[in-house]
Amino acid sequence: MTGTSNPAASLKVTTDAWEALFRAQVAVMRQITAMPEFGKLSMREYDVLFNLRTCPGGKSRLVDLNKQLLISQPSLSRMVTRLEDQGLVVREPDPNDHRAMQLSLTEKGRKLQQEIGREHVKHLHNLLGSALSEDEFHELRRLSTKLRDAVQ
Amino acid sequence: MTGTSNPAASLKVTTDAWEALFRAQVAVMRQITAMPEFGKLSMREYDVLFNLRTCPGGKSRLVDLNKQLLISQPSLSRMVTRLEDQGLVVREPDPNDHRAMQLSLTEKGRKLQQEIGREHVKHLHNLLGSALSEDEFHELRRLSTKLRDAVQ
DNA sequence: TGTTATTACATGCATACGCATATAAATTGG
DNA sequence: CCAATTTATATGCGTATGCATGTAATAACA
Repeated sequence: MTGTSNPAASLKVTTDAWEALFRAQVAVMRQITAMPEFGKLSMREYDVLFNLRTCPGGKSRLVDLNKQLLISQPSLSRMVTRLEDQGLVVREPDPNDHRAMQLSLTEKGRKLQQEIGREHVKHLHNLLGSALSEDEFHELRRLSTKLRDAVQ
Repeated sequence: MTGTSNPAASLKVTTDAWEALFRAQVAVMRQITAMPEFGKLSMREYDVLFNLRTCPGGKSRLVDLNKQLLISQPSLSRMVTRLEDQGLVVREPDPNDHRAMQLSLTEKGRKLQQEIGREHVKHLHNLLGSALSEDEFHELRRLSTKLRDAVQ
């Protein structure tokens, strides 16, 4: 009891859990980065296509997309330019807000996302499928989601 | 049952859990990156100092350190050069293997790591402490560690 | 409604990054 | 014990990144 807020968990338990989650993410991500489906497109670029496919209406403003990613807004802006040059994404002015740009996948972008995605989940399943039991995966998902919701 | 390996969990359960863990990591990392303790040193650079403090004997070869990180070996090599220039890290030839370099913290590096670390855990605790119960943090740690061990 | 502040996106610039490769030392195999 | 292979680190080079800032449009508010 120090007089600050009243968190449920001790400092050590909190930070140890975060440390473990972070290290697990690094370990898995190292394997993922080396997978063959990320030869054409980097993981970060794929993540943009993935987010555009799964966002409501298949359209997203640059700022909103940026909230899902770790890269800066200027970096995302330029990445979108590169994805546009490859014919995977289109920028359209937002009719409701003339400052904003609506991003969406082209048909080619959808195809590529689907193609990479199919390989990706297959390889992920090979890599992780037997690491935890089905119940443990459910619990990991629940806890991760709860953690995410708490910080946003 | 397809004839491939015999993973415990279904494809969807596995990938949904990974997706949730990854998104949680992104959300937390976005907050962390904005914290004031990472004004002098980037999160990636701090992670190098942190790893050098916690590794056995306080010394690590570049390749071994690299395994804990997401950046490439050449990037780490140059980052170490920059940290050396700042007087935070030293490179010493490994007496047992003349190809290798032993990395360790200088006194200044230790001090800075400690200083940033103290702020960092405090802010992390503020951010995450009330997100989960103590038991949930323990379980998140256990599952993350199990996942990590399975892929390494 | 006119002024100020805020928001969304783009661009200049310095730098960090990854890939391919070079160098040098250790290991392996005949 | 020598040649071929592998391992550890460093460097050249093109590119992606972040920070600071610019431009334009919306929002706030007096």
